[in-house]
Amino acid sequence: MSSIINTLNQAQIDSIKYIQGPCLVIAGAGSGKTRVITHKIAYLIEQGFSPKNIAAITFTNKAAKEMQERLAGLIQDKKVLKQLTVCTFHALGLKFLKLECEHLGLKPNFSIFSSDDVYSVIQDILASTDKNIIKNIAHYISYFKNQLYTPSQAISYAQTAGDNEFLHQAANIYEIYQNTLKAYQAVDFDDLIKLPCELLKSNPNLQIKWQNMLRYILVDEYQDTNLCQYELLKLLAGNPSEKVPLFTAVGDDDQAIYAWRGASSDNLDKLNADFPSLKVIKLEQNYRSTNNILNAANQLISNNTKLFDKKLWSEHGMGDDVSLYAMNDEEHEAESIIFRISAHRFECKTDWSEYAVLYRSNYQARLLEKILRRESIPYTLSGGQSFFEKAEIKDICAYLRLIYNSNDDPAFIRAVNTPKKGVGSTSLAKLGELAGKMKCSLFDACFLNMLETEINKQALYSLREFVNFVNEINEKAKHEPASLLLDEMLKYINYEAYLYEHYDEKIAANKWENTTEFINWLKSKGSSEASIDADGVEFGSQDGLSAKPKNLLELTQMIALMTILEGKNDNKNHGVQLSTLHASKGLEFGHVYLLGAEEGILPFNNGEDKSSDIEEERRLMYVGVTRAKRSLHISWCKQRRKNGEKISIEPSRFLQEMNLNTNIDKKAKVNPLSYLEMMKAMLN
DNA sequence: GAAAATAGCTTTTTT
DNA sequence: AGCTATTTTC
Repeated sequence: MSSIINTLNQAQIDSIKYIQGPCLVIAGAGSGKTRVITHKIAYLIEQGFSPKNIAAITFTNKAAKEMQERLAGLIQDKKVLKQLTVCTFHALGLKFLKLECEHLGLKPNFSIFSSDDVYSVIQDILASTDKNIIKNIAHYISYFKNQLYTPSQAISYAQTAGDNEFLHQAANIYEIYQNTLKAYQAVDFDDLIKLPCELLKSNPNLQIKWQNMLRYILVDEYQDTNLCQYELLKLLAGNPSEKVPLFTAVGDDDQAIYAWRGASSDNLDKLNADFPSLKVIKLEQNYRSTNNILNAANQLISNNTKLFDKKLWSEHGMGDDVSLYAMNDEEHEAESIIFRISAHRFECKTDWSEYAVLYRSNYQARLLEKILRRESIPYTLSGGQSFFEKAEIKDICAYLRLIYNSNDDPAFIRAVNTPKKGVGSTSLAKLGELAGKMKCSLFDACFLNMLETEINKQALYSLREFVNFVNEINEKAKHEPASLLLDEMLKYINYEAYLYEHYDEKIAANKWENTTEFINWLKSKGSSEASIDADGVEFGSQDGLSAKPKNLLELTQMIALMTILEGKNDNKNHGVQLSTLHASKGLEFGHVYLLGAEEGILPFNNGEDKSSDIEEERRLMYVGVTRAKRSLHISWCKQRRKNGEKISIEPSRFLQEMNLNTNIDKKAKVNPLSYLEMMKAMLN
């Protein structure tokens, strides 16, 4: 350990060695925050903490995975690694609920509803199809849960909060929504945090049990926590055998860019108030960028009101000036950026993957993609649709969910409709009516005798065959290996034929490929007890806190929390990286091209709609600027096409704030089009 | 009058 | 790229 400590700076060492009480590490961009967390875990173990009692909590699966990999490089003992809890907030909540669900009247086989399921539940409750209304109401219900409001608290909150129609409607259906989820034996993502919170608060014995289990907690990206997550941290971190709660929160208020989805960097401030003995340590040495880049970043962010003052610096010298380009329009901008990347790469013999183009909104990638394709330049588009959002994957998941939990009505509806089984909307409506009357699930309603007089013979026969099949697989899942069942299931639903029937051959082939990939992945996860992956170690403590999913049924629940299929990341680092500013957080690139630095885009402003939070927009720009290691190129367009006509655009106010050496109106020195031709000639 | 083609428009995204 | 509103076409 001491040799490891030698490679760290003083602030990092202080952060690691302070284990006597609550600790807040303000970790600037590129200051080695993951390093601090992983080394601190190693240090805690060295100091006698049992790895079983240490939990590191992240926000994304990706961050959790990275943390696990970094820990595996630091701690050789595989046994120790396995005992650690390294997971997302939601995965921790799921583990908690799986173990303690009996206290909540929830069966262990509860379903986890995705935002789509939530959407359809609200749609049913409102009996409305207005997308805008449903989305707003879903948002407010999520807000209530993050605030830990009961339905009656939500109603009184709505009354004091003025005349927001969506808010009132959301408060009014909140209780119905909760009851609906309960009837489905389902929880939504917010419940994974909120329910453990409520249970711990109301059950002191349980709280002591969990506090003893999680004696030291480390939270990554702490500025992204919402109220509910902070409450959970407080409930778990209080340690009955210690005088003070033991935890380390690592975060950066300057990189808080998720306020719009409930994160509150006020939680940094709250730590100070709630824990008077809080030790605050700032990490200001940056290991990523040159000082020209850091100065621009420091200047920019100094315009925000701040909780913690900090100034990034590095030992990497001044480096190149940050360059600023005023472009004629978006085409000029995109062409110019691609040209400059091509030229730079040609000159410096670098790899395409050293370059990143960052933008505020997804649609801005479209033009870039068009040009990159035209020039046959490899690129990777980050973000986009996740694997689990694809319709074909959701179809398969619907079957799995229904097999797992027959009360899961949204899964029932999806499964019974894809592929169509001769049960039309009229029959389904009758079935739903009956289920409502009898207060049972759609699945159970299929067995009712009354159904026979309600719907036609063919539909009844199909329904009964369908539910019998589901029951059969559920029964078999207890003994038979997952791989056999998955094949049987696919064969029964005849999914491949369905795809080719409903889509163009090319699209169908692609969808089927995704399906088989998913099924194979399930097989590999479900059958063997493979605890060691090709590329990483699975973590989890022996006490069941992080039990490894073994059969098909257990696997089903975990799927809901997963995002991108691991192993699909092979090509992730190939080619020019195109990314939104949000998705770029946590990453770094040799050369960064930040486009669309214009009023209305960055900071974003949607005309008459409530104008965005300028400070958050500034932080977003700050995140983009601090991604760059060697060079940073910012551009803006004087004109942009909107509603078919060109409008004049003002440069972003952030450009002045950065106090760059370059004039904002500086013209691009070259005609990018002719140079592109030249490059092509050179490369051929 | 209904289907098909086309034009226009996107905030940010995780669990 | 994907969704919607509008226009075109038969």
